[in-house]
Amino acid sequence: MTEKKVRVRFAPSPTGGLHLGGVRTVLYNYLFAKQHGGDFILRIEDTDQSRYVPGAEEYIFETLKWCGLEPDESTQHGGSFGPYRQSERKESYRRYAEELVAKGVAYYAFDTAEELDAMRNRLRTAENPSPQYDRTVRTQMRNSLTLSKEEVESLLQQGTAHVVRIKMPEEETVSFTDMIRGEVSFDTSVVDDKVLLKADGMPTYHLAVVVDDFLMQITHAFRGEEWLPSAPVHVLLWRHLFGEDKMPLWAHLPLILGPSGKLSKRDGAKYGFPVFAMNWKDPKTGELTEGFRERGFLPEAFINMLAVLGWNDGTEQEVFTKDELVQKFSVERVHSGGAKFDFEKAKWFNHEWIKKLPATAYSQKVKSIFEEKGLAIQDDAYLEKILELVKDRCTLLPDFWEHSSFFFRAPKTIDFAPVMAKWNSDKKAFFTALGHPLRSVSDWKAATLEALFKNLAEGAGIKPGELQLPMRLMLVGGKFGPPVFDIAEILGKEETVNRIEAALEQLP
RNA sequence: GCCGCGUUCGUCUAAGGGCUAGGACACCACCCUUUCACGGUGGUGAUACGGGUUCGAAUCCCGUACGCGGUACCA
Repeated sequence: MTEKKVRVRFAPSPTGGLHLGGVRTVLYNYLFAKQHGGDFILRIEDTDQSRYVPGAEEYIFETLKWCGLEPDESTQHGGSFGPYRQSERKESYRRYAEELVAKGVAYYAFDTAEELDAMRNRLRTAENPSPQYDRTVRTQMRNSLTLSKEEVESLLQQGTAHVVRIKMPEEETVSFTDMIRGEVSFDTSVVDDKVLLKADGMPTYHLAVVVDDFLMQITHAFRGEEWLPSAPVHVLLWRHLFGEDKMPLWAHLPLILGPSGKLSKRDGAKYGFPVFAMNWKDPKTGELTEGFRERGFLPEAFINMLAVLGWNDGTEQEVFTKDELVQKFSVERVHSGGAKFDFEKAKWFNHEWIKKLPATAYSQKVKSIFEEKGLAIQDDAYLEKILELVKDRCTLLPDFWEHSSFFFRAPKTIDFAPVMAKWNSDKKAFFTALGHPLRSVSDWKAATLEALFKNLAEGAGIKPGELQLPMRLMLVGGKFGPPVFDIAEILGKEETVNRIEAALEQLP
């Protein structure tokens, strides 16, 4: 049995940032391709020139790079099925549109935008709020179905602006098998005559996706559920152009929902969570949409979270590496219902990955966060040792600041409130006297310090526990952080003693 | 309106004729820790509704409701 090599594609239009759903589509494409030893292609769908946004294409590539989901073929990676940007393939679509007209399954339409508006206004009723250009309406419009052959010839000769529309069959059931939903059917009488080729000579998505998937030999096509209603158009185009048997296997992915409906940028701003993979600044409006990367997510956690939003491997495992996902992913196990995005769970995944990965995996990112806050890090090894010690307490990368900046700078202000109620002269005396024995410790290790501290406390007749919290406050400034003697060990003898002495001056 | 796709704890989901409906996030309690976490134990909490089919239904069929998507010379 000879299997065709698996080839999948992700085909975004460069109109802005890439959101969760987009990245998940990329992920599933990637996982499927890699699992089958196939190729993952990135094709830029920029057939609507009016919506083109500068920078969006670069943004997409940077996102894929950050996520570790790099294409095998694209405008940037090359490949032998180019060009990978549809605007550069413009010339190749016209002949397919003409072929469809010649076969009688598509036609020229000369209606202007005004005429279409007029038609919709005329037909719009409460019962039918969105009149379609369908089998009934097409008999009343200016197209090659209603005009005489001579008139059409003449209009074409004069270069009259026109589009090519598909002629949907009167009454026919078009069905296909979706990898996730099984058999899906549509009655062609309720699907409109979609435009295939626009007046500017560019194809619409409908024509372009079919032609390019054929030319690029795509075997499996993943896309969002919002495309399901236009699937019959695509099936028909495949049938007339290349044969339905050549059509890729479709998988319509469930949508990722926000708190109210389809997830949007607005939801992010409103509820305070990122929606895009990385920060995106709209070049026209200047509006900034926050990204998961800048919020402090690890790419490992980001794709893990996305992978299990609508998919599971049938076991109770939830944390997966990319390699495990490549191995275990299966389209059949993708849930068919939409999934509401839960930011709390997303944070949990990040926390898991921060704990799981060695600090070296993200120390450079933390370092730049620190540097932005004005703290220069000289010693990477020292930084990593600290990150390793506090990582259990950090959910997002910026949390490391709160949990470890005190290792680098003595606290500016100390909140003594938690100990003031029980503070007394005996305790003050204990700490005042503590400097000397500490200075003479030769083996500056947490365990040694703890033993010494407890001995001294007992000698002074005070419970060690009563003294640990004040000690912590003096060293870190608040009620948080790793075990206090671990902190002292890392801080070193000089700094530890200095902080105790400085703090004592603020206490009665 | 019409068409399509959906519907199990608040959220993500498991269980595809036989179960005390399982797990995870979140939440609560307790343990560990004289900080905060991590970790551990336990708890609250779901099959939208109505009909069938069947000895038996979350699971199959029909209907209703609800949700989402589509209904552009946008993708």
